[in-house]
Amino acid sequence: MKSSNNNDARYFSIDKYSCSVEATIDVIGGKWKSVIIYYLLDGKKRFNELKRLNNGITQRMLTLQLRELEADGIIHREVYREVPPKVEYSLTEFGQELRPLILMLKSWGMNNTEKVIENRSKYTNKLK
Amino acid sequence: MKSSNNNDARYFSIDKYSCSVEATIDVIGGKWKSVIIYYLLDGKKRFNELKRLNNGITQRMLTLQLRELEADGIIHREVYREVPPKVEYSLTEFGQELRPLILMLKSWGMNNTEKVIENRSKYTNKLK
DNA sequence: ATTATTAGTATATTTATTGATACTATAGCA
DNA sequence: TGCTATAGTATCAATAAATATACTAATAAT
Repeated sequence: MKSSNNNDARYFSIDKYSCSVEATIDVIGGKWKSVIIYYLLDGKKRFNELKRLNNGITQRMLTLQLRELEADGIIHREVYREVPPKVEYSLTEFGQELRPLILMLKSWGMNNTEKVIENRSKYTNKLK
Repeated sequence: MKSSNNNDARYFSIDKYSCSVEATIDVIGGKWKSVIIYYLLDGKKRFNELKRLNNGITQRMLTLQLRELEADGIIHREVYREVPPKVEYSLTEFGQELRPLILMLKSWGMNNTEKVIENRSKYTNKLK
């Protein structure tokens, strides 16, 4: 889940995992990646389209996250040599294999967020 | 995915999500949570047991993550008033609902980590 | 001539996460 | 008497993630 631009560090770190759950989290974890992948499930998107969809993400963060996903082979970056620039991002075949996982993240969230909010507020009150 | 000890902040932040994928990530994301939940899938565990299983986690981090999972209603904390102290952590019924998701994280990692490592090293070489 | 647009990069700064180390209480054991 | 074990807490330092802001090039529209 590093957002460094030192790809060597990422490369050497992934195989030190003791549990493969960690490896998956390294690929889709962090604040933005799984949401970016979610929006790419229904087809290619341009940079600013993704920026609008991921409410509040900065250009810098979006660029960093997209580069990491690209490095991992999850997304493809297609550059059109036009002015103004046009770059399209899409899931690779490998990235498509994340579909069931991302959809499960989505549906768990839809079904259980209310309950989590409720639990958190109870816990907070108990502490008082 | 905050690890602050300001529970109000967590409470107020979760419902600002534009996509429910974000909400799920907030519950199971971060470096340790999903792995902790994974180890709890096969039954209750004591604090130091979890510490040994989560290779390299510090006591402080383990405590913080467990408290957040408890606040969200994912795990139950059972304190035995003994000396030396004994505390057992287990999944709640609500936490059990994460089982399919965690198992999918596990299997995706098992099936695809090799490929990710390969992709990362190719990408790194391409940059040179 | 000015302004808007796109997909970024560069730089600096703030905030969050993670880690290292030392410390606690009390019972049991040698 | 001193050592071990457990489940932490407290404090401080280091690292990583996230944000804010300004900047770029080239064209097309106003």
